Amino acid sequence: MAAPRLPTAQKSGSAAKAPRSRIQKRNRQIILDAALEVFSTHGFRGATLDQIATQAGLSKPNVLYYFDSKDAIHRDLLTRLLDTWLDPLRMMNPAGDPQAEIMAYMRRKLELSRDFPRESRLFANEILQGAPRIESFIRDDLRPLVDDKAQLLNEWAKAGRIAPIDPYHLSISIWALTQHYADFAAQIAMIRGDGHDALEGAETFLGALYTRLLAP
Amino acid sequence: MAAPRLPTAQKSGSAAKAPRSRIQKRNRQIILDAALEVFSTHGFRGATLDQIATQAGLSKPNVLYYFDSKDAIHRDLLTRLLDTWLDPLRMMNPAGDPQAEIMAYMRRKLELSRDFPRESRLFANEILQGAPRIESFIRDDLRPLVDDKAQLLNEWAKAGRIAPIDPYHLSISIWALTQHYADFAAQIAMIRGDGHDALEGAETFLGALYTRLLAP
DNA sequence: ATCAAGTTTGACCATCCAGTCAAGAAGCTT
DNA sequence: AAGCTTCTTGACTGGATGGTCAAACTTGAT
Repeated sequence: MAAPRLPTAQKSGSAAKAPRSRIQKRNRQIILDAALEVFSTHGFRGATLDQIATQAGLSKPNVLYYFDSKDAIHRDLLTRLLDTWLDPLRMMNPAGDPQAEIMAYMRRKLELSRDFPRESRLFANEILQGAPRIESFIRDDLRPLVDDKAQLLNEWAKAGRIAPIDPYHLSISIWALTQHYADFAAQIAMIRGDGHDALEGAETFLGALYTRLLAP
Repeated sequence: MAAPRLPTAQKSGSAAKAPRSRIQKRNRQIILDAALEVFSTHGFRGATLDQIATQAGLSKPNVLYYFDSKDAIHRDLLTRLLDTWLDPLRMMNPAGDPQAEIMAYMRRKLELSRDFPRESRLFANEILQGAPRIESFIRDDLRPLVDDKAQLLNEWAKAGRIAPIDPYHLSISIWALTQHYADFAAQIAMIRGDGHDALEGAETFLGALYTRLLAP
């Protein structure tokens, strides 16, 4: 029940109301939590303010007292999410050991899937819809970062420190595999039996997979 | 523009209206095509009959002349999809060469992502929502098939013909990687530059990945 | 050409939904 | 306790949405 929470990521530029009182802080958090639950399973259009209000244990007008609109709640959630989503890739260290760095990146992404599955599904929903709200994030933030790390991977490959593989597909494969455990958790749970955790054995498997793939 | 179409998959049990006239056949197909487009990007609740009607170039009442309800259209699409979705796994041949069979399975899944990306996103949307409409399919059809093939993979591993890996995670990895190219196409396109096809180089990469993973 | 069956649609309805508002309840400060 | 601010909500509105219906239009067989 006690889901971990993303850091608040107070963006200086955005017009976020700073929570003044204790009640403000508490209720805004409750609403974001409820909204995350609803948006991540039904998508933006499929979610209703009534659902969010009910989930939050508040009345609908009360929800709109804390946020200007349904859209504002959604934007807030996305803003917090996106920053966190880049961290694992940012942390990849050019000076480190190539294989260890890539494995650590994979492991950090898997941790995000484990700890923030709802955020992962929120992101997935957004991309499925054609990424209309986060296009600028992908072009302006994610892409340059990926390009940068792709260059790094190419250098590592050229130096013979990892196998010569397409760095973009390598990144994509890590996103695909780690996200899948969160986004398709419902399917995995039904197939592996309800007693099992979807992520059981995932790290071992992915460890073996990338060890074999990266070996020069 | 000429998107390939799934086989009609006339389920004997379901209460599907058999198209009588040429017009019936044509318009039902147009509607399904339009609905696939809309449902796959917005999800069930996010899609509207007006959107579907506009996309189909028909009036809303006319759409409802061919299908009983929004739900009926959605059910019809899912039914056609699910049957096709199992085929690649069904085709895995116990008598064949293990590595070749698994590679062929991966390649067939990748072809589905290439040829039916909208169907892939429809499926993804369904799972994201917790798979409420296809739970019985997963439990009664997919799961037994996966269990069966998992046993086969275990036998192959025990015989030393492939590396000893968890067969469930192997299957999950193939689903994750192939689906991702369809479901996250928007993101991939933005990162790889709009000139590139999302699937460019995917087969080569996945070929290398599974060759290295499976080698005994 | 005629007629019955199949097809199409404008007008309509009930419900849902995001968002408003004014008035009341609860906190906070003195 | 008074008085001010913050919080909460019942009642409401305008527009969207799934679905209906009867009347009109096509189509095809004779």
